[in-house]
Amino acid sequence: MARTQGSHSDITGPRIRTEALRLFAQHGYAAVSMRQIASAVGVQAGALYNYTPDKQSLLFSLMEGHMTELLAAWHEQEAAYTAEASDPKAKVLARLEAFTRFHIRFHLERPDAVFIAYMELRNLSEDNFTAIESLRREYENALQAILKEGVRLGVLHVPDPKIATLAVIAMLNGVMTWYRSGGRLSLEEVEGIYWDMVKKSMQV
Amino acid sequence: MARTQGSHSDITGPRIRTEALRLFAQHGYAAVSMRQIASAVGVQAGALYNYTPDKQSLLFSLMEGHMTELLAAWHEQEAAYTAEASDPKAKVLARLEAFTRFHIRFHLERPDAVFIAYMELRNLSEDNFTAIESLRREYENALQAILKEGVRLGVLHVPDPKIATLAVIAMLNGVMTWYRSGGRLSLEEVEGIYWDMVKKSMQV
DNA sequence: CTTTTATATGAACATTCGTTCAGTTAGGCT
DNA sequence: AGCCTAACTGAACGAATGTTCATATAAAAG
Repeated sequence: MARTQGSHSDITGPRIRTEALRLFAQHGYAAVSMRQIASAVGVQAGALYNYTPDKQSLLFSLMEGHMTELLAAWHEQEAAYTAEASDPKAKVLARLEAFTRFHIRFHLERPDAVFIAYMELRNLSEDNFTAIESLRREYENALQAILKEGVRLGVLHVPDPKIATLAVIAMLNGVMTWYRSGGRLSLEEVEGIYWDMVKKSMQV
Repeated sequence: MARTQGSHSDITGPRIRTEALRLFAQHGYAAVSMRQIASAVGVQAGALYNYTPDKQSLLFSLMEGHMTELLAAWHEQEAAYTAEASDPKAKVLARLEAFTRFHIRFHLERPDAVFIAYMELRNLSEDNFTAIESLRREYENALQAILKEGVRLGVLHVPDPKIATLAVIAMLNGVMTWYRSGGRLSLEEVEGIYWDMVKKSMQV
């Protein structure tokens, strides 16, 4: 009754997600066929439908999973900074730095998922699009809240918090277009360079 | 012999490009069929092949046209700033501001072309990809040259010019994800907000 | 008017697509 | 041993894909 041990492989489900993620990121959702995914997994196309009702649901599930992970990881990260009480002005700057470094680190660890999450929005059905958009907005609001508190405390100069939020995220996302691990710069250095720019762009 | 006046419409060629651009931007290259493009133009699919050898060439032509326009427009814009001789330190800042405002303005005027130009790179054949990449690098070098001169003159603080170039362009590109003409902010205000952030992010 | 030529049609082509499903396989349970 | 059930195959489905081409059309050229 309960799945104690899979009959054949026991890991086909996860592997489908892994291979689909890779192929969607590489060639785009519309350009990848179910047969390509099945072949990468080492299975026939029909077998995929034991794990997903259809192709669209597979895409949505990957995107939703990524966004959920992102939010969970940030909330965990942020908790550490809000726990320790200290000077509010220093704390909001520390939170902004934490967000900057977290965003870069998290996204560089999952280039394929990130690529898909903002590249394949237009291939989602209307309902699925709304759901993902909502998760994205939740993440943006996390940064925007930091900026607004920084303005309130007088430690940040931000003419328009909404625009600044989007500008910062766009800038940080840019790191994915060029960073390759093992390259000229270490992850730590990259984080530092971007944090320097973010910090200064909002200096009072 | 020479095409004096088109037999039927005389504007089918341009209209194919217009509609293909719109559809590619909206649904993605792979998700748009030649029949959809033809239908949008008001013609049968076979007629498209009087204007393009195949679908791939149509995509490449659109991207190449966009990048060429971009470079030509910037070089014309920059010429105005290099002509008038004045204080070099003030001039390099003026050039940076000009680039920032130009980039925002130019890109907001062609959202579809911009979208395609960096979204459909993976759908280009190898040769076509190389060609577009080269044009893109040429544009990036224009900004990088400004930053390097700014560093040389001591008016800009840029730890890594290559990264800063990509970071600025990524940030400016972000404007396209949210700006809608007729919205809360005018184009002039948007330019100002972004220029403020760019300038400060590189302050000495 | 006749000929030429650019332009468009619409049917046809070989493939490929997402998806379904009856049948096979093989391990777990009683 | 015999049954059960989840996993997978392999063939099949109708629909859609990019592209070709013989044919029709109508305006321009002579």
